[in-house]
Amino acid sequence: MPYKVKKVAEIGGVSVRTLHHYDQIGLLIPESITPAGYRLYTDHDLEKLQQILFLKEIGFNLSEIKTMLDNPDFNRVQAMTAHKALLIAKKLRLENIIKTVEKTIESIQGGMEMEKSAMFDAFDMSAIEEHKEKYAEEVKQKYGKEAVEESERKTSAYTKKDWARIMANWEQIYKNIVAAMDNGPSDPQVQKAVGELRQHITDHFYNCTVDIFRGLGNLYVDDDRFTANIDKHKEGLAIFLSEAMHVYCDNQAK
Amino acid sequence: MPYKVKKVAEIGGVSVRTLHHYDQIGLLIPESITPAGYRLYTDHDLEKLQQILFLKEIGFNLSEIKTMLDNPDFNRVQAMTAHKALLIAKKLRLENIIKTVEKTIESIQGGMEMEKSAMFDAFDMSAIEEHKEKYAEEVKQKYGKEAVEESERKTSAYTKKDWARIMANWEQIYKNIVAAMDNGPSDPQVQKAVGELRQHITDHFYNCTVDIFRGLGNLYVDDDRFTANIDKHKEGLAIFLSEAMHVYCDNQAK
DNA sequence: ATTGACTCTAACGTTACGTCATAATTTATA
DNA sequence: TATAAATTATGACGTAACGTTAGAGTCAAT
Repeated sequence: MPYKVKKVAEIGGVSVRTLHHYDQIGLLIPESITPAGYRLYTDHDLEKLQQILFLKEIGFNLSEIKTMLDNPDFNRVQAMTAHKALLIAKKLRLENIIKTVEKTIESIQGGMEMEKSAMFDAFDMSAIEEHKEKYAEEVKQKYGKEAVEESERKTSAYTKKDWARIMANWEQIYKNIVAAMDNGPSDPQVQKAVGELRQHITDHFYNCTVDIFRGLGNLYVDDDRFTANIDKHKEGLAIFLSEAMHVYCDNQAK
Repeated sequence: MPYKVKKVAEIGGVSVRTLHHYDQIGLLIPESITPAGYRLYTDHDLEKLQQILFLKEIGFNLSEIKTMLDNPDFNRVQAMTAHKALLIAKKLRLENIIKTVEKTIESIQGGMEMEKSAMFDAFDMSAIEEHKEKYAEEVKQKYGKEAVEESERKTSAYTKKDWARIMANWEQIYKNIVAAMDNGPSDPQVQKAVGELRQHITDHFYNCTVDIFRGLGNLYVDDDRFTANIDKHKEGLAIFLSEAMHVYCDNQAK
């Protein structure tokens, strides 16, 4: 009762490609091959696969695993002990990094309080709960559920992917504005994009009222950091955008 | 006072290749280029490099760093918070793995006691302190000194590299024996290699007395795991080696 | 003008597979 | 049984962040 790749892949919870790879590097060579070249695995091969997956799970790389499985002489206790030392070192390093990140967060927040505008704070009062479940799902798959449950209790935020998407949207809005820039700040296309910008901010950060939006428009020309960033998309965009935002806000006020 | 690559590399503690790479992916583009194509960095570039290295240190990848530095709008607090959650998840996963490794060590040791031979135990009573400093040095470079000092207190063992070397030596000895196999177990070349085998074990594992060595020879044919492993080098090597070891021990006893 | 130190680009190597693309084979259906 | 559908095979490129040659041009000093 030999198994073919797909069966083995299902049982082991790995991909067929993985089995091909393990065959290629000589880590798990099927006990026989059909005339047509199909790989046939035995129960013994399955057991070996389990061992491989276990060792991989606890952090050994494939060549280390190969060495261990190829040499029964190999001293597993020593290998495990050495490996454990590495893991502990990694863990301690992570702990230090976490502390650093915490300090960094504090210093950014501290710095922001010293900054001039409440606008910056607004960025941080954003609704971070929204995508929480999605985020949790991702991390759970990567690091196991206990890890996530624990970390859920300690912190929460957007996924990095969420962030990438949000920033990409933002970029797109800017591009749309640049595309219609020659038509002037009052141009319908420009005004539409400006409306989208406000909506984008409302969707992802905080309730962007007309007043706040107007203030943001001022910031785009008053704060060098904003100006420099926006002008990267197009020279003079910051000023143009600021004007367009004022036009927009005036229209909304009516 | 512009700096050329080497200078920047020295100041930043990175390689020239790294700077080339950062230039390539648009992460750190030197402010100017000479007619000959030489990269010229300013003090401002140096500052940016420091930021990059900091963010890298705390675990962001280069594309994330690029996004953060390209967008002053980017909400660093949220990014850091999201990142922190990841780090915590990783840490917890590591802690679980460490526990698993500990359990595995115990179960191996427990299992060994139930095994038939004290010979296996001997493999574990080896002198593990020997290469400690070298090992510590490596890990220290990778994970920082505090981490190592902590882990030093908790465990110690051979480096993985040490292990690879030791196993490679072992393989070589086997090969030498296989090469002279046709001359019979008493052949001087074979006997020389057998002596090296004993020395190798003494050097790296435990004081391999003649009696123990003789017992090991028996094990090579009595224990299937050993037999199968040794025969992988050459069909019949286990039996041959066992005989050769007996010849060797008889000669030593004289 | 030559040497040595420095610089450049180009391109392969690393880890553990994912992801096509193309072709052959086996199994299931009509 | 002929054809379709499922499965399998072998390449070969892509990923992250550079390390490492390799071959060639540039700059400063002798």
